[in-house]
Amino acid sequence: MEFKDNIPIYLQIEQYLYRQIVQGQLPAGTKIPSVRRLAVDLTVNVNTVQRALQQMNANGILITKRGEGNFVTEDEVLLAKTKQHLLDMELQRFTEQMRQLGVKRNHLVEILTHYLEEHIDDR
Amino acid sequence: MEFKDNIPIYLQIEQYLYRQIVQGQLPAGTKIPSVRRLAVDLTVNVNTVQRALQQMNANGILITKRGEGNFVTEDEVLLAKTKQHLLDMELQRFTEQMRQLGVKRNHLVEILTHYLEEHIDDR
Amino acid sequence: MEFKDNIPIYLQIEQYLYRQIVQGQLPAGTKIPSVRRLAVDLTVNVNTVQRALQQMNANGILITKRGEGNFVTEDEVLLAKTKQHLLDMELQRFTEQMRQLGVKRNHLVEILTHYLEEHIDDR
Amino acid sequence: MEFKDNIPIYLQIEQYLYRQIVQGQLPAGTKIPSVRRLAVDLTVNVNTVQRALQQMNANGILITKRGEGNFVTEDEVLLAKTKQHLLDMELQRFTEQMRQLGVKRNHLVEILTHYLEEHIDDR
DNA sequence: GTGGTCTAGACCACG
DNA sequence: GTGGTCTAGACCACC
Repeated sequence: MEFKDNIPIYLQIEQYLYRQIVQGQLPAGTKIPSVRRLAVDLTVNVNTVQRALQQMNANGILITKRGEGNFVTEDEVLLAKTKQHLLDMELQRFTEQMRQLGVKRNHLVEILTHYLEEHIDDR
Repeated sequence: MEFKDNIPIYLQIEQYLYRQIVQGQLPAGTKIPSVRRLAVDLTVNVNTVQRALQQMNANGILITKRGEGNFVTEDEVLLAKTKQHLLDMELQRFTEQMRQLGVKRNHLVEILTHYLEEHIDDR
Repeated sequence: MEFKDNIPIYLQIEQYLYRQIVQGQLPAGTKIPSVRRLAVDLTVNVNTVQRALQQMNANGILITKRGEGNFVTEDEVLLAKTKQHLLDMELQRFTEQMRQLGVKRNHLVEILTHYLEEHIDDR
Repeated sequence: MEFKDNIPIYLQIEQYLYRQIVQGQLPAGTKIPSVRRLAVDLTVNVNTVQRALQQMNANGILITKRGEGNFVTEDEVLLAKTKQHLLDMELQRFTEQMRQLGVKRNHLVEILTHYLEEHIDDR
């Protein structure tokens, strides 16, 4: 995994884990790798991983069991809400940015379609 | 104008001016307000404004004339390119984020349409 | 280190570091002194050093690792290119200036040789 | 005539006139165009031209005759000295820069020759 | 008046 | 401890 330079690494890790969970690669109830394991895998400092997990813990998306590790919450409702929230954030940001760039609402879909056609090979 | 806390102010100013130019509120060749004027209007330090302009100057979108001020480039091609680039950046970001959230490409338009309908009142 | 008065200090620092890197005194991958350290050594303000490094960072010749420091890129190709570019810049400037002073191309080498002989003691 | 952005215009004008004189396009004793004329031709401010001439005047290379205009000095010795000085400045700068870039003295001619061959078409 | 540079000092984010 | 940002205030160069 590679990190962009202008965004804090811990945020990128957090985001990365969110994606994994939301997509189901880390299903509800799963134990996620240990902090040290993640730190090694991602070649970052342990503190950095800690900080990422800490915040997800506060949000309730991760449950820490002392001596056992971190687990994805089994609260399916929360998971669904989280996913929806992430989607909405992106949609809101996107529409807002496009608006600021002078794109009319009724052109949005058109532009998106056009873009998708042009980049049809991108995964 | 208000600034978000997690993004450097100078970047937000830069973005703000880019928007203004791309939308045509600052047409090609226009003199933009002096650094000191902008600093007062935006209630930030002169240096912070400088830094924003400096980058745009390096990109050629602004032309600095010594002792006169900063002017929007008259290179219409560059302006068009810049606009397209800004649009593409957002589109790329959007589609990439949605992909990471597990949204299939052929669902993208559908989701966007749905979102727009739900938030029909937003300007 | 002393600075000339008519050239911005940050540019002179940049140039100084470029020289160091190109000559191999700061080999690829090396950690360069911290901004604060450099500021003290060169008896200039921290911001001034920052500004110099910032540009080199943008050019890819320096890599900034958050909380760790600045490192010379390990991209040997880029380093070679940079060196060649610096050389070419000087050669171009030199030949152009001599041309403007009315020196014919086929006299250039002759004049240079003559100059070198006259100043044979200069290091 | 076009001006580089990072060098004061008045210096570029001064340099330009020096070149003209040294190359003989403005021979000893010639009246140079009036300040206003130059300002129009070069599309710069009158003050800027003044400043350039003023310095050349102080150096004795230009003679101001009140009510008549500015003339190139007729002091051929001074002219020759000036030319030599300009040449030496460039040679010194060039050799010094190359030295800082790690080029050995005995490689200088070789590199220059090589460069000239590569750019054989440049005027 | 315009932009450009520099300083001193502060606070924050990161690892 | 590292780099990044921001401020307030100063001085300079240019037109």
